[in-house]
Amino acid sequence: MENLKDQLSRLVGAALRDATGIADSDPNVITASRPEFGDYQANGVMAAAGRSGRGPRELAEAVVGSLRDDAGLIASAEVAGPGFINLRLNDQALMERGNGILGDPRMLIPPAGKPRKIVVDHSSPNLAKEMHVGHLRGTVIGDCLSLVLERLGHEVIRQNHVGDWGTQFGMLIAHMREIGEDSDLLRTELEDLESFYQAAKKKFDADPAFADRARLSVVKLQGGHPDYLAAWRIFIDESLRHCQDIYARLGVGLKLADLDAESRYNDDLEGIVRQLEEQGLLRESQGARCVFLPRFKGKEGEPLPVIVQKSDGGYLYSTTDLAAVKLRSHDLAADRSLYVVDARQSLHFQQVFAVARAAGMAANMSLEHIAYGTIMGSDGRPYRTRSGDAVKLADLLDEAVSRAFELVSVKNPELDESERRRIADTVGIAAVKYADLSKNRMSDYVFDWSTMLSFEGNTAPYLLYACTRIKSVLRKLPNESGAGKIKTLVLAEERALLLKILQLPEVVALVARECYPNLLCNYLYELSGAFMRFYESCPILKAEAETRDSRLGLTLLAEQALEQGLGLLGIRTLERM
RNA sequence: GCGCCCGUAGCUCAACGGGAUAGAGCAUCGGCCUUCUAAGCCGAGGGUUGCAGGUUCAAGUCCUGCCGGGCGUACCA
Repeated sequence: MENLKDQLSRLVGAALRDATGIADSDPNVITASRPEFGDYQANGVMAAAGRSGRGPRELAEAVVGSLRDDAGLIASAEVAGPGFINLRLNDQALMERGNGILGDPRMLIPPAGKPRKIVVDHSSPNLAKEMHVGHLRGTVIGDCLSLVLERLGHEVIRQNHVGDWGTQFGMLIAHMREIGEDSDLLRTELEDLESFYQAAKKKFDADPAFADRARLSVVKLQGGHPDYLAAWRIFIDESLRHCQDIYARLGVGLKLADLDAESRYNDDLEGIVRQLEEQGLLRESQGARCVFLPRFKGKEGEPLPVIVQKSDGGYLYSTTDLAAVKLRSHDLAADRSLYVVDARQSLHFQQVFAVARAAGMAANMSLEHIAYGTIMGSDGRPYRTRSGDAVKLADLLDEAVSRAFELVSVKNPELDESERRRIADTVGIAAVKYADLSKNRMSDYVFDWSTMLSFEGNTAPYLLYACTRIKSVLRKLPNESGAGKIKTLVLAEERALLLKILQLPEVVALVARECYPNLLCNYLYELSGAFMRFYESCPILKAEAETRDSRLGLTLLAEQALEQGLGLLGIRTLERM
């Protein structure tokens, strides 16, 4: 089913074309900026007036006059201000739409027209170290986008492009070999990847002989020496266990099967360079093999290369990323490839995408860098703890869950401990995810424990609380009364809630297109607010039978919208909290 | 130097590719629990959207120039 905004755009658009004769005039329908203007407003008349040489108000009147609305969706269309058309929807049509969805909740978010195959590259931690708060954004944004695209019927291929092949693994392997690869000591040491890395780094910086062994280890590893590969494997497996543990706690859908490790491309890199050479794109400069593209300029305006092979013969992440582009385009046959990666890598991706296009590596695939801003400390610098290390993601989650546990224990002491633990787990994790997802992904944001772990206002607990209120009502429902159809919208809060619910598919479509999860968060917060106001002002169970059944229908629909919407954020709902 | 991103209430953030009177939360102040969970609801105060121009019916949003911040800018990822 067409969503409300699309349907209105189509209707007003047709009328606008009739009135102006201009084929591509955009009605520019948006949700009303103020409730007194109605439900939606069409802003496109004023722009069209300029193009057709007519007065905007007069044209708006003409558009309203030629509006054909056979389905009876529009209750009123009024010209206002300089040439806005304010649209109010018909209550009956809204209720019919709502009742239709009650019969088939999947229709709340209908599938997109054309299913596509879409790669979503996200999370991509460096396996040399433990995941820290900086990895949260890419992980949860990518997860949300994957869920949204899947929900719309697209085939999503998640790719976790973990860093498992860089020079730092030489250092780690050298350190492992000194501890003893089979020793129990190593096993315990590896339990804290972060301190293991720090220890190796310390030796690397302090001991030149160790540094040499580390460098040699990289060469051995990448050359395929079995002992070094075995040591590497032990470390990688341990690190991956840690990542999967974090994903499981976060409720993020990334699986081991989604791994797209850098090491996977080791054998393809030579071929990538050869291909570029055969295509005449390669040039040697200062001993390195590079692709020069005119749009990229360096410090003094001199040409800036994309280096694909270092002067020592080694390959770089550009080369790996090109190999990945090729795989995604040719082998996976994706239509769209999204890279959910830190904005600081914009230039890198511009370069990789440009080289890939020049080399015809992604002929039928769009390449999109879904950039996100940096997490900053209160000092305005990228986030670090006092000791200079980033906060571990695991520690943030622990803290969130423990604060949630304290709170639920105060709010609901009568629940037994295991249930409070379960609630705390959901609430704490959801709060952290939502704190990140609800911000515009492009802006840098200041990491702050109290914002991150806030449980009031525009937070996940607010949304979850709305759900528990719904579920509590439904639990108390007498057996004989079933889910009623929505029959009346007497109070403004009822109508506002229904309209808000029916707007979910518009938002989901927008998120799929623009890749901004915060739009979905904003919407769900407004939806929850609409439900809270409905709940506070409209008695449900205590209402007289017909009203009660109608409000129950509305409540069920709200439950669906909240549950499905939260599901797209990767947040599970709760029965009570 | 050049490039990208950003500057909105005391703080943290919104504002649906230019729309009408810039909205929330936190914090502050005041009201609402013998009625479906008060992690809630209602209300108050708080703004020259960094500054200055420009474009047009309309600018937080687009253009230009400043000021301030972050990041990037040839062999790390």
